[in-house]
Amino acid sequence: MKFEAITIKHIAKALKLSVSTVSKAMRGSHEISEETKRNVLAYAREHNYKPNPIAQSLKRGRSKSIGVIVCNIDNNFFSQVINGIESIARQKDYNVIITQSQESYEREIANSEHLSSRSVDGLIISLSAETKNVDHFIKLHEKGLPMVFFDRVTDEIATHKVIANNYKGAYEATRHLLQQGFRRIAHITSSGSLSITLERLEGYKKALEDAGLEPDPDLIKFCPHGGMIPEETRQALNELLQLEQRPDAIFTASDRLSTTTLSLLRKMQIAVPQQIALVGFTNSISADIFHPSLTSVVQPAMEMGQLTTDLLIQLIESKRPVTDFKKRVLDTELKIRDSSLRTQ
Amino acid sequence: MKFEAITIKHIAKALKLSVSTVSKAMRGSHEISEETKRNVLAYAREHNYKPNPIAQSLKRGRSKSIGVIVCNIDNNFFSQVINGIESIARQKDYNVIITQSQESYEREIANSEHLSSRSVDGLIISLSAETKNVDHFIKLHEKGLPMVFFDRVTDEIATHKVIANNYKGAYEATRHLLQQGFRRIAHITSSGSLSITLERLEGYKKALEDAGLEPDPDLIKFCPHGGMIPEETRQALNELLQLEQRPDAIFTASDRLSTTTLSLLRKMQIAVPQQIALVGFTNSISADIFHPSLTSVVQPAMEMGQLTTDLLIQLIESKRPVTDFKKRVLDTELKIRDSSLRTQ
DNA sequence: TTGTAGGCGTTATCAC
DNA sequence: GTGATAACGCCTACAA
Repeated sequence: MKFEAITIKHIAKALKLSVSTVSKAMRGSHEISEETKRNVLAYAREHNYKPNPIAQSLKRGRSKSIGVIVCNIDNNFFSQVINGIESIARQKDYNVIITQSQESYEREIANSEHLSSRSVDGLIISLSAETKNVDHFIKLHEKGLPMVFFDRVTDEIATHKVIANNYKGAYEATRHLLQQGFRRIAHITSSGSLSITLERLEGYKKALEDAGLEPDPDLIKFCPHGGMIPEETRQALNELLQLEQRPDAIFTASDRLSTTTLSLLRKMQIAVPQQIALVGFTNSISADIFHPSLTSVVQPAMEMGQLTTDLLIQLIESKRPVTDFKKRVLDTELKIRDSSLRTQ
Repeated sequence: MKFEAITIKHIAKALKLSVSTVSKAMRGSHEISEETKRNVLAYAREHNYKPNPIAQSLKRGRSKSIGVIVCNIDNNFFSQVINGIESIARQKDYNVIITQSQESYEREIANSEHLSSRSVDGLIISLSAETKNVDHFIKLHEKGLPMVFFDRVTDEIATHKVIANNYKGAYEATRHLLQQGFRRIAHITSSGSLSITLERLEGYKKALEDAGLEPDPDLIKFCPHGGMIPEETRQALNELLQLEQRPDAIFTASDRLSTTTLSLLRKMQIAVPQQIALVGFTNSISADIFHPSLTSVVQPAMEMGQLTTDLLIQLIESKRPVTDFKKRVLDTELKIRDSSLRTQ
C-alpha cells in the first residue's frame, strides 16, 4: 500500500513554474513576486501540500526528531516525564522516539545505537539500573551527538542534566519519619551505581546523623534492578524483617520499590504504619487511595521532562559549540499521608 | 552541532570502488565478487557504517515508522499497550512516534495531520472521548494510509480492529456485584460516543436484565471527557449520591474513572464496600494496594498493543490491497478483591 | 564483476 | 523575478 502525497513538483507543473520558484514562494522569499507567492500558496493550501519532512531531513542533515531512553514507561514518574518531553517537542516541531531499557545495560546500548543510527538529532537519557559504564554514550557524545540526562545521570559526560533534589527529598522524608518518633528506619533503594541512589542515600544518612543516629548498614538494601524484578524487592524486605531488631519504618527510593513494598507488606499482613511505617519516592497518581495512603516524595516530573527537552533543543539548535553546561536541580514535594503517621 | 556519519561514498573512495558496487556488496548481491564483498563488509564494520535511514526512506518512499494516537499515556492501560506496541515495532525495526490527544477532538485532528505529514507508514489509533466524527481518519484512510484501531474503535472505517471483550467484561463485573447481593448498581462511564462506552453499557444492562432488574437511567452517568476532568467525575458521583435511592454499588468503566471515583469516595468518607461497593475497569498495577483493594476488570493491554502492531505492519507490508479485515476481541479478566465484597 | 546515471523531494547557488 | 542545476545518501536499471 502506498500513500501518495503532493510534491513541489506537482505544484510547479500545475502552475507552470519551476520547482525552485515554488520552493522559494512557499518559504515567502523576497525575491518572488507577490502574485506568484499568492498563487503558489493558494494552490498549496487547496491541495493540502505539506513539504516532505524526509526530504527536508536529508537535505538539512537533521531529522527533527529526538530519542528518549528510559527504563520503563509503565510507571507514573516516567510517563509524566515523557508527557513533559512530548509537550515541548511538539511545540518545537520535533518528533519523539521513545525506547525502554527495562533496566538492562544491553538494551540500553542497543537502544542508543539504534537511535543514533536512526539519526535522531539528540538524546534524552535516564540511565538503566544495570549501567555501570557509559562508554557507549561517551562515544556518541564525542562524535557530537547532543544529549541531556535527567534523573539518573552520570558525571562522566559534560552536558546538561536535570534532576530532582534527591538529597533534600530523602532528607525531608527521613526527618519526617524521625519527627514521628521512628528510630529504626530502613532504606530500600535501587542499584548502587545510580546517581539517584547515592543522592537519596546521602540525604537519608544525613537526616539520621542530624538526629544523633548512626546509619546501620543492615538497614540499607539495594535492588540492582530497581524493582523491575519483584523477587529482588521481596528478598530485601524479608531480610529487613528477619533482623533481630526489626525496622519500625522504611523509606523506599523509587516508584516501583514503593508500590511493591507496600503490596508485599500487605500480603504479609504487616500493618502500615502500626507495625512498620512507610515513606516512598513516588509519582503515583493514586498514592492517596493506597492502603494506607502513602506518604510520598513527589518529583516535578512533567517539569523535568519539559526542562530537559528545552535544554536538548537548545543544544541541537545552537550554532556554536556549547561549553557552559548546567545541572538543574528541581525541588521535590513531601506529601504527608497516613503511611508514615505515628499511632499511639 | 553536527553529527557526521560515514556514508557509502566514503567507503567507495577509500576502497577505490564505485558507490553502487559498495551498495550492492553491502546487501550481499550475487553480482559482486566474494573478495570485494569481504573488503567492503570489513571496512564497513570497522568504521561502524550504518546506512542513513533517512536516505533510505526517501528512496523507498517508506519511513519505517508508525504513529500512535492515544488519549494519554500517563495511565496504566495505555502505557501497557504502548509497551506492547514498542516491543513488536522494535522487533520489526519500526520507530514508534507517540502522540496524545488528551481526549480532545482538536488535538486528535492535529496529531493525525502532523503524523501523516511526517510520513509515518501507518497509524495506530484509539479515539478521543470528544471525537464524534472520524472524517479526518477517513480522508487519510482513503488516501491509502494503513491504520489499525484499538480499544476505542469506529465502525466507519474498514480496517483491522483490536478490542477487549468489553461486553463480557462489563457483564461479568456487574454479575459479580449482583451475586454479592447488590441491587442498585450504578454505572459511571466515559463519553457516550465511544465504542467502549456502548459495549460496556450493554454488558452492564444485560447483566441487570438477566437478574430480573430494570436498568435505571438515573444510575447511569456519562463523563464526556472520560475522567480527564476530575470535576466531571465528581459531579457524576454527587448526582448518584443525592438520589433518593442511593446506589449500593458502582461499576466504573475506565482506569481513570475508577481511581478518581475511589479517591472521591474516600474523601467523602464513604466506606467501600460497606456503604458503596466498587468494581472498575482498570489496569492499574497498584489495584491490590488500594484502599480497599479494587476489584478490577483487567484488559490484556500488552497483548492488545502487540496484536495491533502486528496487524498494522502486515497492512503496511502487504503487497496487495487488503480487503479482509478482522476485529480481534480479547478476553478480559475479573480480579475480585475487597471493594466489591458484601459485608454482613 | 564493476561502474554510470538518474531519481526520491527539497533547497541553495548561481545564472538569466 | 524566475529558472536550471547540483547536492543530501541511497538504490537500481542499464551499460561497459
